[in-house]
Amino acid sequence: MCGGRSCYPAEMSAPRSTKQRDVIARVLDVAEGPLAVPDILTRTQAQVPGVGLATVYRTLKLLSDQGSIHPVTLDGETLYEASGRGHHHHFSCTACGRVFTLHACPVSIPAGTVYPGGFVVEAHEVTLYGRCPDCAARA
Amino acid sequence: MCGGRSCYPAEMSAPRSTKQRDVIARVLDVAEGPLAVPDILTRTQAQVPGVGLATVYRTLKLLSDQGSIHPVTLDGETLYEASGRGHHHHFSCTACGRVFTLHACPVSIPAGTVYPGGFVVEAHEVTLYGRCPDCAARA
DNA sequence: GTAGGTGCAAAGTATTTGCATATAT
DNA sequence: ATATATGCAAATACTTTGCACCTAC
Repeated sequence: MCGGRSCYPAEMSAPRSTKQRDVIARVLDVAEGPLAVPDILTRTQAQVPGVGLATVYRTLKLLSDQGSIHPVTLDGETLYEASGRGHHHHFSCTACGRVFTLHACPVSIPAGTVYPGGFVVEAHEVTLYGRCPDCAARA
Repeated sequence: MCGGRSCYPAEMSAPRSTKQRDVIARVLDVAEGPLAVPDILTRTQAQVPGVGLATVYRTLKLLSDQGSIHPVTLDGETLYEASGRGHHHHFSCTACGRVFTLHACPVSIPAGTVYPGGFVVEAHEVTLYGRCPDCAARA
């Protein structure tokens, strides 16, 4: 129907699979939480020595457009994480600065809920701040 | 006790009161929600024609250090809002892009609550996404 | 073989800083 | 009078883009 091996909209071809892309995608897949760009670059370079920063940015944009990852902004820092991990939120440790993924959700707001003033809620995002297990134990 | 008109730590003097600072502080005080820097500049220029962008940034930093305002990062954009408005959250309209302050809080997490995994929660931040009253009415 | 991808370096944004002038105290 | 603040322009930091070479298909 579309001529190629998989169907992409007319005049558009499927992105090619390259070592750089595969590694960057996997780095995010196995990450313990959302990662910053320099961190992604470092982890990628461990497996693909010469990768350039531009490729990381280009790939992050590509993966974001595809929907397989998405950016999270936390305290002014832009982090990226793999999508499709289900509904979750983030915990930012005020002691060590690391960000963790939490699958517990402290909020229950069905889509369509109307807030005082007439705000129709479609989605929510929660960030918790405090001490991560390591830092809490160390305190 | 400290020699000056107000007490500041030794070797530090009180910031001076200037037209620029007063106006920038007031702009944030009367704002309907957190504002982006270009927006702050525009609103300030309406009252102090020649203000420079650098002064806006310097003043935002000063006010932040003083604690009278604080930055909020929302979808990669850095916004500033006056502090001391009590516990509140933000609503970001997915249609018009405006950000509003909401005083309703959908979360109840007493400080010290421990989340699964051992995360000790000290604070939380919530952002709701959806249609603002204007856009909901227009839909 | 060819379209698409990569690395490098140059170009854009956003924010910060240096310096001469202006201003609050 | 003098230290501090301002405005402009240069400097920084982060991200995007142009281009010649390389690689997946």
